[in-house]
Amino acid sequence: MPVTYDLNTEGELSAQIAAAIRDAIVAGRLIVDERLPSEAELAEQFEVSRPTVREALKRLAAQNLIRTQRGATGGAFVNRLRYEDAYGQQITTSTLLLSMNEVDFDTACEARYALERACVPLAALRRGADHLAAMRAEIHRQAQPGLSDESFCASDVAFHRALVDAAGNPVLSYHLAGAVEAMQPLMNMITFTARSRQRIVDLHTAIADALEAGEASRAEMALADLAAYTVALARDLRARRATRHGAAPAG
Amino acid sequence: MPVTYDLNTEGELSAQIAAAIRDAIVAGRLIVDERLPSEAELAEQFEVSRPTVREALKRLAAQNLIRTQRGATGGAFVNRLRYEDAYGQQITTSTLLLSMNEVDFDTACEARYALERACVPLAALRRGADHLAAMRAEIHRQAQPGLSDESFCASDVAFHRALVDAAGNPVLSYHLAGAVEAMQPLMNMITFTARSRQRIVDLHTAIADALEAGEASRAEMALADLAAYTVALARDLRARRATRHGAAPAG
DNA sequence: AAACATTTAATTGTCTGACAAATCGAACCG
DNA sequence: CGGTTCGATTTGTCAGACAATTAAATGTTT
Repeated sequence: MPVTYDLNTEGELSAQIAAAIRDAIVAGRLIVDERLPSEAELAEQFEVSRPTVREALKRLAAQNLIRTQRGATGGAFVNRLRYEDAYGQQITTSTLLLSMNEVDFDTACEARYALERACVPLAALRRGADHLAAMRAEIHRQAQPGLSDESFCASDVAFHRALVDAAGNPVLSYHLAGAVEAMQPLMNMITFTARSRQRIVDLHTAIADALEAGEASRAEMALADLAAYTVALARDLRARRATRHGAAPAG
Repeated sequence: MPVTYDLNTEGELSAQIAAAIRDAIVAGRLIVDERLPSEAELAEQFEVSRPTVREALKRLAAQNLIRTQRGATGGAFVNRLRYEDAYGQQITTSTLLLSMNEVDFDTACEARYALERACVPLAALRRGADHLAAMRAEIHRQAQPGLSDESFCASDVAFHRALVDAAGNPVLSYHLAGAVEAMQPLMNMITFTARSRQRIVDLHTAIADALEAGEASRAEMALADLAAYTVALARDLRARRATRHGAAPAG
C-alpha cells in the first residue's frame, strides 16, 4: 500500500515536501531501510518538478534521515539514525549554539559539570577496564611537558568523554557528547600554565582513582573541585585581560 | 574581502559545497546575519550549476544554519541559531534515536533521570515563583480524574521541563530538552491506573515541595523514587504483555 | 516639497529537458 | 559454470527559462 503524505499549504514547496516525508518517517509510516519512490514518482505524486523533489530530499539527507544510492536498484532509503551520526549533529549544534549566542563561560561550564556529575554514580558502578585505561592514557598525555594548549584541551575532552562513556549508557553518552565537545572552543581560549596543568592532572587522577575504587561521592567531589578550578581559571584570564586593556593592575 | 572555501574532493558536489560553507560558518569566517553571495555567484565561484548550489543551500537551511529571502535585497543569510530552534532539532533527533534503535525503556529512563538529577541542586538554588507555579499547575492537571493517558504524559513532560528550566541555565535546558521530550512516545505506551497516577502526583508534589524549600537532597531522593517507580511500571507492563501473549498468568 | 504610484532590477523559487554516471540484472558467450 | 556485455533504472549535474517577490529608483500628482 502506498504511503500517503499530508502537505501544509504555506512556505516553499521543497520545505513542505520535506516536512511531509519527515513526518511520515517520525510517525513510522516509513520504516527503516524502506525505499522511497523514485524522484520522478515523487514528483508526480506531489505534482512538482524533479528539482523541487530533490531539494526536499537534500533537506532530509542533511539531517541523516535518508540516504541515497545511484543505480538501477538505487533510490532514497530511510536511514537508521546511528549513534555516531547523532553524536555529530549534537556536537555541531551545541558548538554553534555556544559560539553564536555569546554564552558566557560560567554558564556553559556549569551545565557541563552538572551533566557529567550525573554520569558519575553510574560510572562508578560500571566502569570497565577499557574506560579506566583510556582515562589514564589521557592523564598521562596531559602530564607531558611539551604539549600545546590545544592538544591539552583535546586530551581533556577525550578524558571527559571516557568518563561519560564509563557510565555504560549510550543514550547518556549521546546527550553529553555535545556538552563536552562544545566546550573545547571555549577552553581553547585559556592558556594553561604548568602549575594549572598539574592541578588538573591531579584532579583527573583523583576522579579516575575514585571511579576505579567505585566511590561515587569521592569522584563527585573531585569533579566539583575541577569545575570550580576551571571557572576560576577563566575568571583569572578575564581579569588579566581587563587590566591589560584597561587600568593598571591593582596589586 | 571575499570569503574563501575549501572543498573536499569526494562525494556529491552539493554535499561538498554545503560542507565548505558550513565550515566557514562554524569557523567564524561567515558571521551571523552576513549575506552569502547570490546563487548565481556561488555557482560561478564553485564552478557548478545553480541547481547544485541550491541543493547545497537547502542542506544548510535544513539545519537552520541559513535562511533565505526573496526579492531585490534577498539572498541567503547566516542564521543565529536560536535556543528554540536548537531545542527542536535536539528533540527530533533524540526522538528518532530512541525510536529507531530500539533503545530499551530502562536505558532511556536511566539517562533521563540521571540528567534531571543534575539539575536539582541548581533548581533548589534558583527556582523562581514562575517555575514552581508551572510545576504546581501540572501536578494539579495530573490529578484530574478524566484525563487521558496521553494528556497525562504530556503534563508529565511539562512538569519535568519546568523542573529543568528551574535550574536557570539555558544551556542545561537545551541539553535536557531532548532527554525529556523523547521519552514521551515511550511513556505513551504505558497505561496509568488511578493508583499509579496518584503515586506519581505524590512524588511530583514531594519534588516541588523540596525545591520550594531549597532542599536539594530531598528532591533528589524523590526523583530517584520516581525513576524507580517509572521503571517498575514499565516492567509490570512488559510482564503482563508477556503472560497475555504467552503462557497463562502465574498468579 | 512631500506623498503616492509605477517601473525596474535583483534574487530566489520552480519548471522543462537533457545528458552523465553509477549500478544492478539479465542475456549472451566462452 | 563463469565471465562479459548490454540495457534498464535511478540519481547527479547541467543549461536555460519563466514566475514570484521584494526593495529601491523613478516618475507623478497634490
